[in-house]
Amino acid sequence: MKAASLRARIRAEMTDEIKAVALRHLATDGANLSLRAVARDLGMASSAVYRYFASRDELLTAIIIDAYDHLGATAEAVPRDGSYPEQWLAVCHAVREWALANVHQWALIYGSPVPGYQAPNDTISSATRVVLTLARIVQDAAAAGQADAGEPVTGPLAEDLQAVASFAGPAVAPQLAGRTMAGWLQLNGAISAELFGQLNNTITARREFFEFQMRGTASWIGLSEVGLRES
Amino acid sequence: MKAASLRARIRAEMTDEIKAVALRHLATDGANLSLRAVARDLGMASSAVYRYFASRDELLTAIIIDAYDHLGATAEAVPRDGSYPEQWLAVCHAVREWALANVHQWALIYGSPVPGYQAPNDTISSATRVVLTLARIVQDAAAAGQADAGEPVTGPLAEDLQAVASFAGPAVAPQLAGRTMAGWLQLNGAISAELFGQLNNTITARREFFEFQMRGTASWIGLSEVGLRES
DNA sequence: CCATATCAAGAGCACTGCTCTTGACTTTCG
DNA sequence: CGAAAGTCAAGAGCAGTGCTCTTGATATGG
Repeated sequence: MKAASLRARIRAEMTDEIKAVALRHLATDGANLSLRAVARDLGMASSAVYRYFASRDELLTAIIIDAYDHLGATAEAVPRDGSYPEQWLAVCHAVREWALANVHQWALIYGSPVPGYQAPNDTISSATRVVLTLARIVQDAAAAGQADAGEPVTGPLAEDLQAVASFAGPAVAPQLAGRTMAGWLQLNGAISAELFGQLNNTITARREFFEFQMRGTASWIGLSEVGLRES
Repeated sequence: MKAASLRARIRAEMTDEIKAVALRHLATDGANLSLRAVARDLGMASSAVYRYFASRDELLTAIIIDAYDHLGATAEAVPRDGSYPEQWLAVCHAVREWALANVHQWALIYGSPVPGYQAPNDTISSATRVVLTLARIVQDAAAAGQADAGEPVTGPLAEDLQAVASFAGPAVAPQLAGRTMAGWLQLNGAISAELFGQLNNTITARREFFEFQMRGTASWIGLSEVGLRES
């Protein structure tokens, strides 16, 4: 057992090392990651890397899952102090700062999908951690009667939002789930726009503009400014 | 003159043909466009293509500019009927439908930037056509006293928004310019999210959800529901 | 008419992802 | 303990890529 786990441990270390070097390459060279280049950096033959990742896409998938989890953990670690809009803003800023610090990983998970890549099911649980963090705030606010998302929705969208609401929690009405989901997309869009150069030559006060947007989102969702004490 | 313009015309035709084939390849193979494959499809040597585009990036740049102009023209061609929120929604839907019909071109201009690519100045005039179309609606609404964007902004962001407002028109206050800009980013984010798979396994009524979002955006900008006659 | 500019084609370089084979090493089991 | 089986690293090799350079053909303009 010990011996077997030893080899497994070496393998795990090697896998992590490859991912680490790949991340470094990703940070400098951008999205076109070269498997041969990381192998060269590791001092081994390119064919040896294929024992750990069956293809370049598989390496990218591993990095993507790590990025989802890293970002998700960052969002979940935000302390929940102050009013609900303040909590919302705190998570938004945490997500933005993670994105600013990990531009290429953000581009990998939320930018244009890489051509041949198909997201395996392993990613979806990691991918939903941020939006679930946001949903938890809205759920608590709604349970406290401090989230008002306006008129109910009708039509075919109502069913979709009903399903989404069931994930968010019992206090979340479909229209509130819809606005929460849309709010997450607005957060996502605001960050992507900033990162992908949409604000160049236009907005210099990036953080202020981002907060300007997210305040609007929070008020649209209907989060009210009443404070909250923890315990 | 005739002879010279003949060769110039042939060159222009050849350039267009290369772009057309490249667009076809882009639609099928995705973002990793192969110059050699395009040359093969055209029945000529790959080196010959370099007489028309100095590099693959230059070909991509040409396609990007065309995409910006195509999308911009689509947005500008939307008839301006009905109330201001209706006009806003009409442009939003037109942009979305263009994006759905030209996924890869949308990804090229609004997705993660391609690694070595730097946007030349030629693109910025074409790139701003959509947001200027939106700004024109807001400007007209504001001039008619039918756009209320809430409290003025303060701090360093105010200067940025003042400059943005000067592009939008005299009736647009800085905070209104900010919300218009943010509204454009929300439109952009909503479309990118739909196209890039963020809505998979969640929202099936895509068009309805999009309209749900853009109605929220329009109301946040403060566009009022009063109708408008075009004389 | 002839010098000049433009063009298409091919060879070639360095790089990529990926496969296959070979040889060394480790684990497992009879 | 020793042989069989599994795991691993390395190298060669294939097909593809962007891009450069050279060569020869063609068209343009003085």
